[in-house]
Amino acid sequence: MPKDRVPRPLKRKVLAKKNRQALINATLSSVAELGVAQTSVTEIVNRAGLSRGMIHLHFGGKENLLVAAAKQSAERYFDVLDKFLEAAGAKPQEIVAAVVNADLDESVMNPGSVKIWYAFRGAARDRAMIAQFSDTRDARLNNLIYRAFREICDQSQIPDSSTVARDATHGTLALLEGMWTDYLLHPDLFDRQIARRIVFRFLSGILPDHFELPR
Amino acid sequence: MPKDRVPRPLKRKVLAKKNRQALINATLSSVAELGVAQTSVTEIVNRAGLSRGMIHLHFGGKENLLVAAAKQSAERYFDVLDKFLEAAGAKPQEIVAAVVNADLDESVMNPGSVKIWYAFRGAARDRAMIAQFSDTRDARLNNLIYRAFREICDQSQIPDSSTVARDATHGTLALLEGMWTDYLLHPDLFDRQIARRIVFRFLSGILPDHFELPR
Amino acid sequence: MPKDRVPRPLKRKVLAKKNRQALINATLSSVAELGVAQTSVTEIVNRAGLSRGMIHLHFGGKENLLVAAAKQSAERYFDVLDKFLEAAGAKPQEIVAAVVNADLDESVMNPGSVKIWYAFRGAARDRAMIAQFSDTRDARLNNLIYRAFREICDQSQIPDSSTVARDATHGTLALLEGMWTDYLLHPDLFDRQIARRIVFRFLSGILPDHFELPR
Amino acid sequence: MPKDRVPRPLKRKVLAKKNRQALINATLSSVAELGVAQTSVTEIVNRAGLSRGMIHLHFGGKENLLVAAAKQSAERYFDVLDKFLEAAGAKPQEIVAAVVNADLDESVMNPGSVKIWYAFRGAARDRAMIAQFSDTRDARLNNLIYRAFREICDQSQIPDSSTVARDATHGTLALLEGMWTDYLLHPDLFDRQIARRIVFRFLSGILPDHFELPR
DNA sequence: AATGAATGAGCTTTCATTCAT
DNA sequence: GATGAATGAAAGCTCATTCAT
Repeated sequence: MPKDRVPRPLKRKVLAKKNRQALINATLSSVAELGVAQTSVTEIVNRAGLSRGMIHLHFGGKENLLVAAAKQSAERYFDVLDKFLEAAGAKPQEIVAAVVNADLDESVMNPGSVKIWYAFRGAARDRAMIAQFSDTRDARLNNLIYRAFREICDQSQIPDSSTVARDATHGTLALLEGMWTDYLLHPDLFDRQIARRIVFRFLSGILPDHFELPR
Repeated sequence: MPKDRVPRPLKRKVLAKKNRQALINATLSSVAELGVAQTSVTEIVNRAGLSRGMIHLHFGGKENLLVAAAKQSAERYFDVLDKFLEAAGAKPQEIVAAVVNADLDESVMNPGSVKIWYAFRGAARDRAMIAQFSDTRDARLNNLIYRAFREICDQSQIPDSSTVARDATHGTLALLEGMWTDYLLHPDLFDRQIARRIVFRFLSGILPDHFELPR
Repeated sequence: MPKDRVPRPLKRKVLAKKNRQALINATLSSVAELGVAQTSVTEIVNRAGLSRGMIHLHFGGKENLLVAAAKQSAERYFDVLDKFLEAAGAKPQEIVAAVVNADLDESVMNPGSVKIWYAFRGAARDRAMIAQFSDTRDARLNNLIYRAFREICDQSQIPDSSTVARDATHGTLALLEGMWTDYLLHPDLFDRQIARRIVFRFLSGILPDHFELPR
Repeated sequence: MPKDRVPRPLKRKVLAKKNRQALINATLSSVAELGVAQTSVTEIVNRAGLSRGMIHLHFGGKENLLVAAAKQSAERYFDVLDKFLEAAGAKPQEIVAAVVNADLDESVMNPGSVKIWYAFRGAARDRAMIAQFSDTRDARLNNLIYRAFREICDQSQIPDSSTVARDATHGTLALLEGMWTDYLLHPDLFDRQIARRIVFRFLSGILPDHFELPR
C-alpha cells in the first residue's frame, strides 16, 4: 500500500526535527518580542506548545538553544543575500549593489530580525559569544565586497588603490551597520530608498567613475 | 548652635549623594564587565561596598538604577562632546569635525563605554526603554550637525541643498554608529585614524567644496 | 518447519535474559563507581548499551532493577562462600575458618563490592528495603556459624555453652562487619592477614581450646 | 531600662544563628527518617518552618548544609564521648571502658543517630566526602585507645607488645563498628549488655591480665 | 538614613516513566 | 520484544524586594 512507503521510524525523526525547529522559532519570536532576558524556558515552550523537557532533549540546555537560534538567524540573512547575489550579474558593481540591496531589504531588515540581532549582540557576555554568530557574517561580507572593490580599483588607474578598496569596504559595512541601528531606533521613520541613496553617495564619492547615485 | 544647624543635615545629604553615585558607578562597571544580565543587586552592592537596601532607598528598585546609570552614561558622552565643541571654532565644518573627533575619541569610544552602550541597547525591552537614554543623544546630535550642514549648503549654490544636508547628517551619524559597532566587535583591530579618514571620504564626496581628506 | 519452531522463541528468551543481566551489571558498576544517587536510568542504559525502555520492560521500573541488582550482589557473596565451604572440611572449626576467609577474600571484599554494599545499605529508605537483600545474608551466615560454634561447645565441657556460642557468633560477625567498614574507609591501608589474625585472636580468646592464632 | 540591655543588632544575629541551627536539625531529622536521597530542600524547609531561600543564605546550597549536618552529628558523638572520658579515671582500662560504654550508650547509639551515620556514609560519593565527617572520629578514637593499650602493654611483660596493642585497637573499633551495623539492622533485637560483654570477651582474650568479663 | 536577614516567586535543569512506532 | 522521543513533576538554585532593627 502506498501509505506504507514512508517507513515508520522516519516519521518519528521527521517529527523530532520539526519540534527542534519549533523550539528555535519560538525562541526567535520571544527574543524579538520580549528580548533575551525575558526569554525563559517557560516562555519558549509555551510559544512552541511543547513540553519543558524538550529543550534539554534537543539542545542540552537553554544556552545552546539560544546559540542555535542566533546561528539560524544569521543563516537566514545569508540565504537572502545569496538570492540577491544569484540574481545579480558578475560585475563587481552589481555585487556591491546586491549586498546593499539585500542588507536593506525587508526580508532581512524587518522589526523582528533587527530586534533579534541587537538583542543577541547585547546579551553576549564576551567576544567569544558574539563571534559564534556575528563574526561569520562579518568575515563573509567583508571578503565579498572587498574583492569586488579590489577588482574595480585594479581595473582603473586609481592611486593607492589598496587603501581605497579597504576604505570602501570598511565604510560601506559601517554605513549599513549604522542604517540597521537607525532602523532599530526608528523603524517607523526609516526609509529604505534614502538609506540606499546615502550608501551610494558614499560610493560615488569614493569611486566617482564606478558608482553613481540611484536615479 | 548656629554652627551645627546647617552642616549636620548637609553632611548627610552629601553622603547620600556619594552613595547614590557609588551605586551608579558600580552598576556601570558591572555592565561593562559582565553585561546587563549578570548585573545583579548583589554584584552592584558588592562593587559599591554598600548594603543591599541602598538600591531601593535611593532608586526605588534595580530597574530605576539601571536607567539612571544608562542616563549618566549618555551624559558623560555629551560632556566630552561639549568640550570638543568648546575647543572648536564657529565654522560649521569645525563643528562637524568636532562631533566626528569626539565620537571617535578614546574618552567616549573605549571598551567600557562601548560595551555599556550596546548592553543597554540590547537589554531594552521596548522602544520606550531605549528612548530613555538613546533618543536624547540621537536628537541633540542630529540637530547639531544638521544645522551645520544646512549652513554649509545655504552658503553655497548646491542644488537640492535640503536633501544633501539631510543625507550628510544621516550618513555621518550612520557611519559613526557603524564605527562603534566595529569597535565593539574588534576593539584590538580598530584604528581611529582610518575611521576618521573614512568619515571624511564620505563628507568630501558629498560636499567636495567644503570637506577634504585629513592630511 | 519443526526445525524453526523451537529455536526462534528460545533465541529471543536467551537474548532477553542477556539484556536483563546486562542491565544488572551496568547498575552494579554504576553504583560501585558513582553511588546510588548518581545511578540514573540514563547512566545505566548507557553503560549497558541498551535503550531506555528496556528497564521498564524487564524490571517494571528503576526501583525494581536496583533491588534485583542488590539481590544479585548478595548472591555473588554466597557463591564465593559456598566455594570456600565446599573446599573446607566438615569440622566446625573449618567451617568457621571458611566463613572468615571467604569474608576477607578479595573476590568478595574488593573496592567495588564493598562500595556497592554500603551504597545500597545507606540508600535503603527503611528496614523493609534493607531486609530485601541484607537480612538474607545475615540469617544464613548467623545460622551457619552458630551451628558450628554450638557443635564445638557441645563437644567440650564449657559452662554456659549456649551463651558462649551466641557470643562467638555475634562477635565474629560483628568483627567481620567492622573489617568491611575499615576496608571501605581505608582500602589502601587494609591488610587481610591482620584482619584474619584479629578475628582469630577473638576466637582463641573466647574458645581457647578450639582456636589458635594463625601461624 | 533592663529591656534595652541586649542591643538590637545582637537579637538579629542570635535569631539568624537559631535559624541556621533549625535547618541543621531539620536536615538531621529528615535524613534519619527518610534517608539522604529523600531529604530535599522542600522537605528541610518544611520541617524547619522556614523559607526556601534560607538554605542558600546560610549554607550556600544544599550540599553544604548536608556536610554541616553530618559534621554536627559527628561532634555530638564526641560530646558524649568526652563526658564519658571525664567521668572515667585515668587508668588505661578505664579509658577503654569509657570508649566502649560511650559507643554503646543510647545517647549516641540510637535509631536516629545510627540511621544518619549510615545514610551519610552510603551517600558519600567518594573517600574525600566521607573523610569530611568520618575520618575525624576514626583518627581521634584510634589515637585515644591505641595510647591506652600501649600503656597497658608497656606496663606488663607482653611479648610483641606493639602488635598486640595495634590488634587490640583495631579489633575493638571493628567490633564496635560491627555492633552499630547490628543495631542498624536489628534495633529491636539489639542488647547493649550483650554487645558490651562481647567486646570485653575480646579484650580479656587478648589481654587476659588486664580485662575481665563484666560481672 | 542604613542594614542585611528573610522571603518566595520563578528560574533552569534532571529524571523516571510513558507510549507511538 | 525493542526503541528513544516525549512528558511534566519535582529538584536545586537565584534574585529583586521587603522590613524589623
